[in-house]
Amino acid sequence: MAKLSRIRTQNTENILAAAEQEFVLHGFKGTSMQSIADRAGLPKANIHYYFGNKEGLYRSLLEHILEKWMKLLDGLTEGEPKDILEHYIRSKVRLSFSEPNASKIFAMEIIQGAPFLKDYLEGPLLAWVKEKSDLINSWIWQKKMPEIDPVQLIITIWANTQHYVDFSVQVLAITTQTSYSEAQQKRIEDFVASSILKIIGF
Amino acid sequence: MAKLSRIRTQNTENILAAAEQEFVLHGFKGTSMQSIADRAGLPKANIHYYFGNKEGLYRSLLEHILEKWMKLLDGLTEGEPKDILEHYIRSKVRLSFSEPNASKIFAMEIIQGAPFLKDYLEGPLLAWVKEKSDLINSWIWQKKMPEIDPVQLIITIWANTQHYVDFSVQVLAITTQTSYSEAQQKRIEDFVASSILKIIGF
DNA sequence: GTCTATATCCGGATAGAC
DNA sequence: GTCTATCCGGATATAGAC
Repeated sequence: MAKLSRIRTQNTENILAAAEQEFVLHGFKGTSMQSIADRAGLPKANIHYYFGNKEGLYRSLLEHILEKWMKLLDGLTEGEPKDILEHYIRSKVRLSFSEPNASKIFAMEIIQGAPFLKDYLEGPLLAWVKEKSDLINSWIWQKKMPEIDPVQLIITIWANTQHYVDFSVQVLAITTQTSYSEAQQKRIEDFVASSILKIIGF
Repeated sequence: MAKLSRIRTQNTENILAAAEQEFVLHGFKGTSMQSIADRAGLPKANIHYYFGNKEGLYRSLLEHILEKWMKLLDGLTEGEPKDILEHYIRSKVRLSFSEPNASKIFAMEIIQGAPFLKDYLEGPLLAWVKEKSDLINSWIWQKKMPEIDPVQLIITIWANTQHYVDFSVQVLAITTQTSYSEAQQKRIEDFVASSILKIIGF
């Protein structure tokens, strides 16, 4: 039982990894179960055995992605406003760079109208934004930071932290590069962090 | 002949409009010629008659979109740096709001690796970026504006001007709205423009 | 649990009548 | 130029042997 479930875990991980690659390249409808199976090195029927159908696989993948995202969203409460915000911004840039496919799949979902993630946006995400907005507003009242619309701030952080990864092909093209070096990633992280701190007025 | 070509123009316009809607919702592979035909109110065969095949239709649509984009890119040469940049930022926000589907299709193309637009990114767009970078650098040398990496600046402008439209579902969800009012669009335009001017240090 | 073979359907494309 | 009917490859999904 323990061994079987380890095989099961291993297989589902492999399938999810393969699915991530394919869904990024071709979108939900454009991706075939066969191509995922080929990439995972398994017969197509096995994927149906594990995930039922294509939608089930895709939903599992999205949940997998959201888990990583939400974990990051939690860890920002302690310390001075400036430090907390800067830490959040830098963490977000680093997470995007370490999980580019996850970031892109999420982005495509949203752009296409969030057919599978509407509930998430209007539920957990909205709740998180409200909570953090209250926190930021309390900092403003306490004169711990300049006045700014908290929701606008959050949107700005998301826009700037995700852009380099989601639109990497465009960014790399206009900087005549083929991939982001470690140094380049650090430079982007610094630029994004300092830009947003300037917007806030720190 | 004149009348026939008017019908032809009318039909191609209808088809492109219908295609834009469908490609936004389902991506290139996920969109069926049948769904486009249904939306345009024509038999499927007519679309093949006008555009040859699915790729031809999609490429025509992309060209259609790029034309609008490039026109905007041209008009920024006259005046003071601050005014020129602010005008560009505001125009870009407005264009995005007026052509949300075009913006989203372009975004999805890039996120998926620009399979159809690689040449555009590495050709005309790169050339434009180089030209504008030189211009911005000359302003900096002349002490007409603070020091900043011109390419980083351009990337920042694109990230912030497009985000509200491309990720509209997310933005609207966390602001508990269903669509952007005129007033809201103006407010976003102001916020984005002032944010970027702050980053530059004007 | 795993894989082969297959049923069923849908999409792109075209032939050919009008 | 327009539309109906059709071909055919490919996709999802499953039945059933192992």
